[in-house]
Amino acid sequence: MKNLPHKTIERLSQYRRALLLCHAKGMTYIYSHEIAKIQHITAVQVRRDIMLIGYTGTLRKGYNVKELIDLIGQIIDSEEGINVCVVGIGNLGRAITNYFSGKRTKLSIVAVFDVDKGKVGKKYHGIECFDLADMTKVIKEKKIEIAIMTVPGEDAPMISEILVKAGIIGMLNYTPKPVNVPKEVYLEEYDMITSLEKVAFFVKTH
Amino acid sequence: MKNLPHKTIERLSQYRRALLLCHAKGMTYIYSHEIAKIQHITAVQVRRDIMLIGYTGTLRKGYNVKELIDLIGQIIDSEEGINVCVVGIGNLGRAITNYFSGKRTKLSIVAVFDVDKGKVGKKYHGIECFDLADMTKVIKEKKIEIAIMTVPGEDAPMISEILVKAGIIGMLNYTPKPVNVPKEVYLEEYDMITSLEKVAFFVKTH
DNA sequence: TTAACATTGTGAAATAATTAACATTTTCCT
DNA sequence: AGGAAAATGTTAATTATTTCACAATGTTAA
Repeated sequence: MKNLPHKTIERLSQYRRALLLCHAKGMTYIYSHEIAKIQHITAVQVRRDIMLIGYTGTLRKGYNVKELIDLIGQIIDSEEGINVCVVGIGNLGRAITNYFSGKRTKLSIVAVFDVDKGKVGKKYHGIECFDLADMTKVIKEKKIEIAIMTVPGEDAPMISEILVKAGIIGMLNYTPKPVNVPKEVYLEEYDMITSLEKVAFFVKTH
Repeated sequence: MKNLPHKTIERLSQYRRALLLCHAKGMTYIYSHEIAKIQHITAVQVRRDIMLIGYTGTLRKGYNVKELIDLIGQIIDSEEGINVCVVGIGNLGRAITNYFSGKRTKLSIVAVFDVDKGKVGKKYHGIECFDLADMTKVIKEKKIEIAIMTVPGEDAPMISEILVKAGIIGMLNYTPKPVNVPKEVYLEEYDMITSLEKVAFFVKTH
């Protein structure tokens, strides 16, 4: 199940979330066009994605919600679970920590870091805040593999370097500043200003 | 300058941000491979994007930083500026409002909304918080065209409906719940959990 | 002056992602 | 029983995006 397209992976994650809601509501089967409607994409795309992961629905009944949830889990989750940290516990860091608290996912935020001594030692949604200076040590102790950076842009390059040296293998960069990491580290960057400017552009051109 | 690819628009926004930093540092010319390095993409891609907007660099000197900044502005900004609102002033809403305060952009956040009466009337980074119940009125009065949704997922569909009726033409949905809007409204959705799950997946498969 | 080099600009090729088209199968209705 | 309708699964076509390859042309150095 190696060569799934990036876009398919993103959609699978979204399908699962939608399916979990459906499951909670007691639905047992769902049609491709129903999933498509929720995600505002086409039913063909849904079927193709599901085909790629090797699942087969029932003709005229659709897909078994529970089975599909479990299969997507097998594909995208890692069996043992992965430990994650949030670096920078400002508004965005708190929003993310919040988002994850109480989620049934294989991804656990197990530490947050900040330079602000006033924050160190406090808990954020049940997760302890450590001093940025101890980051390397804590990452190793807690076997953290993924870092989410929510620090001010100007600090991003320096912090990303520390994270890489500490052994992080995946990074999600929410600062407005692109960072460089060695190719063994998987990096995903997202910048809100870009998204907003994009919306503004496409609004303008209808 | 209509048919620019979506991806090109995103990159232009990012180039501009990088260029503004370079300009602030006093650089007057920049090579395609320097821009590429910052964004960790290829130099060809940079040149092609710049080609698409019709700008021409100087051989052996590269691109004039100031001219390129201005041209990108002409392409992606709208001349008059666009008013934006943030709906839901929790951690994420505050992070975004914060991000934008004091930026030189043509996009201005001119109102934030929340249901919480304790927040209504207060200012967030200089922007007044209005009652969600008055949203339609305020959007019309302040000629707001784009909305950023940072409310809890379960409220998203209802609020998006109100926004559309109030005349919003662009929407950025940061809730984990996909919403449906008529096709005249440009919608961009982003979900942090999906991004993190994607990182986790690609970390696993090296 | 001339050769080597570095850089842009771009058509063409390659790759990635989406959509169309349709065969197949089950269910439902008459 | 038989035909119409509604789904899935999948190949092929299309569209979007990226990369390759290289011509053109200033610049530098010998």
